[in-house]
Amino acid sequence: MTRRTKRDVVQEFRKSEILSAARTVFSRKGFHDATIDDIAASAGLAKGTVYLYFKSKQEIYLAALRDGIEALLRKMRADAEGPGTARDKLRRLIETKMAFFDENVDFFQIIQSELGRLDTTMNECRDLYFDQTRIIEDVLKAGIKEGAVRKLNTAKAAFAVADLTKGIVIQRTMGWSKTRLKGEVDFIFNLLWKGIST
Amino acid sequence: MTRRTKRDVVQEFRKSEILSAARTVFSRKGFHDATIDDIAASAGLAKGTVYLYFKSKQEIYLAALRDGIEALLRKMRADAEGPGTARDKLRRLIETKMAFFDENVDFFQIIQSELGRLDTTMNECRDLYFDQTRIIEDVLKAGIKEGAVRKLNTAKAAFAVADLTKGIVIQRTMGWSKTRLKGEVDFIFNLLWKGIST
Amino acid sequence: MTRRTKRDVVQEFRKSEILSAARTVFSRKGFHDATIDDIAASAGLAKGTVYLYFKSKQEIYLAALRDGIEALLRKMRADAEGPGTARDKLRRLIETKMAFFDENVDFFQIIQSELGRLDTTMNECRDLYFDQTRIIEDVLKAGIKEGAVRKLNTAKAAFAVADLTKGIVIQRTMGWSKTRLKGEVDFIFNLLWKGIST
Amino acid sequence: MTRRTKRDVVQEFRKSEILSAARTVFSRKGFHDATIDDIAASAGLAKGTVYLYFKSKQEIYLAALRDGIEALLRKMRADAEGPGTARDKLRRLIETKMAFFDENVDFFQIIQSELGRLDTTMNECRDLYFDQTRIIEDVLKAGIKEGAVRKLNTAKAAFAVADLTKGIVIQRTMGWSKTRLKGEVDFIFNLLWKGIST
DNA sequence: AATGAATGAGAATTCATTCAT
DNA sequence: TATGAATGAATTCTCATTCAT
Repeated sequence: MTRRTKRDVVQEFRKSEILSAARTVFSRKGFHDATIDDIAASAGLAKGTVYLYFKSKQEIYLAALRDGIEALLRKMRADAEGPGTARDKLRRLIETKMAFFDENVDFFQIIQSELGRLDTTMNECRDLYFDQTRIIEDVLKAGIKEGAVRKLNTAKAAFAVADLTKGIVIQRTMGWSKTRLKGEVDFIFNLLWKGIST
Repeated sequence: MTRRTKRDVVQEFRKSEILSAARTVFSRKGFHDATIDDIAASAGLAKGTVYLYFKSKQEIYLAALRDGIEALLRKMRADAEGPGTARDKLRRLIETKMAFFDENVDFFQIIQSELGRLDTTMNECRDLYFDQTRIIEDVLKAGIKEGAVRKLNTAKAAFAVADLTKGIVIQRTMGWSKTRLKGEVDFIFNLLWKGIST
Repeated sequence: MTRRTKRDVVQEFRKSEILSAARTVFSRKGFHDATIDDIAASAGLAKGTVYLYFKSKQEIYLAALRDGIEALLRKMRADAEGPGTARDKLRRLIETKMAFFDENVDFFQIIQSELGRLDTTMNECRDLYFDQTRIIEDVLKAGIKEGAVRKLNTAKAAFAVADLTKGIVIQRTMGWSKTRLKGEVDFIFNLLWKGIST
Repeated sequence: MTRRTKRDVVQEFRKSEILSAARTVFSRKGFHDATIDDIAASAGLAKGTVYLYFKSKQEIYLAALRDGIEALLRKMRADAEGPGTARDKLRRLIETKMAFFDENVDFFQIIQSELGRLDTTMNECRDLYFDQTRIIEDVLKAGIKEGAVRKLNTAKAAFAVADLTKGIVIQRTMGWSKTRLKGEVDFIFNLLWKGIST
């Protein structure tokens, strides 16, 4: 078993500090307009220091993305594996995703602005993105077994769920919609459930 | 009435040629990685010439966006004002948008990658984006009057329609879904209509 | 036949201007301490302009080297193919080489300082270096046929000629020896000829 | 008489360890591409520790050079002061120098690549370099007294000896000549002796 | 003494923009 | 109008050196 030395802990801490700063800067300026200097300053460090923890701007970017996506996936998996009917789970998934982005607006902006240009280095992120729809799909399949969901193309339906949720997130992120989260979830879930239930 | 001189016509023509080239290049490389040289070469012009028609790279970019959005809006308005029930119109709107992006993949990529970071200069584009949902909303309102659509928050529902459509477009743009367009439209419209009809 | 347009001529001219400046700077500071800014300034250009003519610092460096070596080789070949006995030719080769470096001190410094680290990109330069000794060797072989030169390992002897000449060049380059060129040539040729003649 | 405290001894030892590591690294990468980290790692120390023993990278470099040159000079002086005729001594000097560099290839590479650019800080190294030719010159003068060497400019001749030897060393260092050391010495000494003997 | 984290000056390279032809 | 050579600001990344522990 590898014991984490004090140094490891500090390293880890610095890294997460930098990533946090990076997330803020990237979300505000996008990948290209964000400079390492921006990130360093935002983290209260000198430029060179950032390079002690990350090999390149790309690496910081990817790490920031990966971190966020993984955190979201963890939460969604917990929802899907939790108790309740498929209906309950579906609702919870939507809630979770929205709440997550409500609290991580900057992270969402990053995802949003770069999904369009997933070059090779970004592939792992795309995979993680797909994982998300797969979680939803599994819940839908369970719903069909339960008889609560009508027989439909679960893959397509899963995307629909993800897209609708994302749409709301965009509106909230952009500040176009300020209503309570619960109202949004109600509306969208209602629409969806009518659309997919038996 | 201002008569368009021959010069104006030529100007207009050159501009649209450059924009067309720009759209291709921007969609392939994104705003930052696209160089003026790329665009000029793609338009068969010298770098300096581009600056005779546009003040800056930004301006080209915005013009390219505006152009595309306006073309889409024109088509969607035509749909909304055409004949048929709200149901027919809604279906047609979805079809139109998907077909449009199917034929203008590059343009979609541009929108997609930059909508997340609408700084002040981009505001006019956001407005155009909103227009789109307003068109949908009007159709939904008509549907309610017809009694075909249940009473619901039409603004939110309009966004839902737009988001679902966009989701499909993304999948197609990324090459994740290769099926015939009609199948996609059927699926999504079906889901939606079940969700919003009385 | 490719006709050189005026543009080609200008291009060629600029390139040679930059190379000339580069040679001066490189010889004074060495590859690493020379900055592109130095070279540009020395050529009376802006930094960016240099990059219109050369892809990288490396490329400038290699071009400067190649240029010089080729010029020297051309002169030496002319000597070797000129009239006279092997003895005459050998003397002339030495004279030529020394005179060449007397006039191209900076170039010599470059060669001198980098022969030690011929990485892959430098290989062509090494080849050119070898060509030089081969020219000498051919003259020596002719000398043996004439009966003027004793039978010896011509390859090794050629290197000896080259090394002795280079040694003198170093002394002159460093300013350690200020005497007339002719005296140096006399001394060294005398020594050599005694060493290799029958 | 200053007594060397134990501390002094340790200091001296560490310094020489670092210099040894430095020599290896410098010869492999050259002055600029060698990093203090490289040297420290190669010496099994932390970067900061190196600075306890040397003020700067420059200083390490110079010390490494000086060390090597002094070692060579010591050996050559021993040769010159040893028994035998001038002829014997001259041969031995050549042998010694070649053997020394055969065993210290890395050190030779350093000298080779930097002698071309002796700026002020390097001056002391140049002096050491000159000492070498002076040793040879003294032997030549003795040879003249013995009547074995013809009357000639001993300074120039000494440089010739040094240059020829260096030439061979280069070829061996570069791996262009793999034959036994003795053969090389024979050839060059033979040539030289014919050139300078009465 | 020893460490290695932090610093920031410095260098290569790119490219939007200008301007003389 | 059209051109494309010239410019130089801006950016990423490296590494010698310092300094708190």
